[in-house]
Amino acid sequence: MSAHGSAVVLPSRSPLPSPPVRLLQRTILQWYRRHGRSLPWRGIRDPYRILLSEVMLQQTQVSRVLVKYPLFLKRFPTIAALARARRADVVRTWQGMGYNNRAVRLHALAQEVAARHKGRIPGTEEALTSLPGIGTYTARAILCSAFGMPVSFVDVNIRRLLSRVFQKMPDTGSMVPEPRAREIAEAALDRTHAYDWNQALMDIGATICTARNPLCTACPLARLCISAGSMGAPAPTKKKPERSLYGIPHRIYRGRIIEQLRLSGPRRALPLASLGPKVLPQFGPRHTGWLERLMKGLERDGLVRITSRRGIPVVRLA
DNA sequence: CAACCGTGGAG
DNA sequence: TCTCCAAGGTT
Repeated sequence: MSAHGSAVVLPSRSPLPSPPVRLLQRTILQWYRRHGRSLPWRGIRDPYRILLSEVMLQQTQVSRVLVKYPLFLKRFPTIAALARARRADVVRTWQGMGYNNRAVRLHALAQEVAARHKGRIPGTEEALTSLPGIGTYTARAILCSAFGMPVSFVDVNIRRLLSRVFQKMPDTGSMVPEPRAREIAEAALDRTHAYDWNQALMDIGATICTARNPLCTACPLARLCISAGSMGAPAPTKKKPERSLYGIPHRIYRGRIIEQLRLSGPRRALPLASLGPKVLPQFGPRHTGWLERLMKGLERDGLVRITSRRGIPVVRLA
């Protein structure tokens, strides 16, 4: 490739005014050695523990995972133990993590690994992404962390950081398109220190190159970054209204239902009708259809089971 | 592919 | 109080 100090050659039509890659790599790895975070899933190779951390970290802050990760592992120490467990127990243990479908998929994943992979988490991107709850990002992160492969991957932290470093961003919120981010990540990857490199990018993205108020003054990349200090105000960010009832998104009600079922004892079924008021304060007869539909959705997702006791519908965690 | 899927801390 | 956002994945 190029000698020290030359510009990066990124696979794109027009070469970007990019910082020299080697210098960037050295700077980042140096910073990582001093300031990299020490996390329970760092410096280990156990594929189950790596996979669990990655799934937990999907759209979820590190601070929250730090609390649940050890508890979950204590309850389900191995992927075999997880596969054997009742789904309801997995969902209960997932309490506080959000996106409860992840718990369902994680449980299904464990059973699939037991059934189709002899209990071993597979080590190829294709096999991994074919597992429930594992997408491109998670698969590649696992390949890098658990199997020591020199692969690049892009999460929101890495995408934001690379966007700012390699592209002049009009505002703090904007980022390069996902496909472009993958190109840049692949071109910038330090293949001889892939693990540290990727972890470092995420650490800087999460603690310095943050979404709202990037701490450019404390950033080791300030001198190399195209956007350093010169990012406009936060974008206008107009979000589309979410499907909701009384201003509250449906998924929040779903969460409330699951929470109620968690609180009820193990194997305990609750009358469907009793859930209404617990989930919607002003619950009335005209909301029964709404509640019914909500419950059907949860049942489709494998989170709850709806049965009938003495003619009245009852619900429990699946 | 746009919409859906939780939860709670931070600003 | 209210909005934003977080190691994404699935349909």
